[in-house]
Amino acid sequence: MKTNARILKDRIYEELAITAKAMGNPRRMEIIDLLAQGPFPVEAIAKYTGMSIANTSQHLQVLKNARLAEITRKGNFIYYQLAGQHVFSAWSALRELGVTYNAEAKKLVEDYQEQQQQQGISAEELLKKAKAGKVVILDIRPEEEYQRGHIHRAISIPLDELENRIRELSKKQEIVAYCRGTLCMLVNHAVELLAKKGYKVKKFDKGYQDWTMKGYPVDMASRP
Amino acid sequence: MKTNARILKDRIYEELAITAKAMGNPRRMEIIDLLAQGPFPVEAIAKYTGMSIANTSQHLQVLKNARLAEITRKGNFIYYQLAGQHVFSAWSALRELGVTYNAEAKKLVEDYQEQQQQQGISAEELLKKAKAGKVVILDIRPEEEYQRGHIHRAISIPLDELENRIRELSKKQEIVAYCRGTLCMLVNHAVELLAKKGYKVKKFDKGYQDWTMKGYPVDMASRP
DNA sequence: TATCTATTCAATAAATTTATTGAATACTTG
DNA sequence: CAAGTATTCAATAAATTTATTGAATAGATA
Repeated sequence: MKTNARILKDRIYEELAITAKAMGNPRRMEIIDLLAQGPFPVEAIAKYTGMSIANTSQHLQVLKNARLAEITRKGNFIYYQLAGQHVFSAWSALRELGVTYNAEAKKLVEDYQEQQQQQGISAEELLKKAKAGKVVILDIRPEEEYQRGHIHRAISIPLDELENRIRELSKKQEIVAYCRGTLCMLVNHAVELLAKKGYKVKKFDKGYQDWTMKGYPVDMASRP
Repeated sequence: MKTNARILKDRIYEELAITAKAMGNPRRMEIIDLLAQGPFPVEAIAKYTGMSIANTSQHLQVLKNARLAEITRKGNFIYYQLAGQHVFSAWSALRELGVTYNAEAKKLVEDYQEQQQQQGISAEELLKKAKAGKVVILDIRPEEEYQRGHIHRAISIPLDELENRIRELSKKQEIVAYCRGTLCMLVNHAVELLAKKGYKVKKFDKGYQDWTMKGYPVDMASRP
């Protein structure tokens, strides 16, 4: 026999668990990781994560129902994005926790970085190269994000267009690619693609977040 | 056919999801909520949450394996506690997220508070009453926590001993009970018990965390 | 050492979650 | 309005998670 208070408590914790439950799945973790870089349509998310469209859609429903993600339509596509800064910070906290306490996870992330064999570059190095004018800075976030603000003089080729627009880049010049921030698995994809095709490319893996935090020069939309 | 990078990624996200998954269950949410107030033995957790001992133990194993909780032995008992401050903050972020975005959860928490019909008191009010010496301040956290530091002049009766030691309190004096912090469901239990027995009791529901944050007077162990 | 007791383990059934398939929707664009 | 396409839904089987039961274990106490 349950007391009134117990029933109410059960329901409270059930509701609270919905949020955590929605994050507690490897596929959805990766989706959130991706969405932390900007809005993407279902198809792109499916391709990136290697899941079927239907499966991806179902996972996205879960995130949407838990109020972690929301949608905006654009032409024929539905773009998914994180519901707000709170989501990003909760997810960061969880991720941080995972990497801090879970030695296995930590090692795997390091292995991955190593396997990619990609040279990272610090914000300071990038700033120096940029000032010397010896580098093409490539913003691989969705166009819209780029419009809102980007590293000074960066050019925009969103990741999903990179393959088609790769000829806009020169193989002679050094390229530094960046995306939003954190551990940014996304920029690895861009760098991998470019390196394979013979471009001289490095990644600025700390991303736009770190850049703005340091107060380094950016170009912003006049009316934000 | 999966690429090497995909396999590695899958494993990374699987590891990262373990943490979130461990939190993504109503029962474990409540356990963490309780452990956020201090260390407790299995039996006490089972009683508080209304679960069987075996079931409680299994949930605790999950938390322990996910590195969210750790144990210390004491006599015949095994005390469970949160693994560190990181766990508390990740859990707070999740909880915050749940209450912020989930209207249903928000309403339920408010309902619960209301149903309890307990008068809350602010840190400022408590300070004023304490200065006037007209109140008994009751710390219901585990003894150890109390030893480490407590509100100035508070007395210690841990929740699990309250029923047996209730006679140490006077029905004539006003009592204000407190525990660690946040939404602190725990203090509600103490207040409920005392009110039922006819004591003049209120709760300081912001808890010790809020108190110290405001720099109000505390008594601390000389060698912390 | 033997006994006691708090906790864990193991087995199982019920419930939930996940991936897959193929069909159904809903929105755009012509 | 029709055709096209991105996304969602529905049904199902496989996998995982949960609660329950009763037995096993490990550490403390006598």
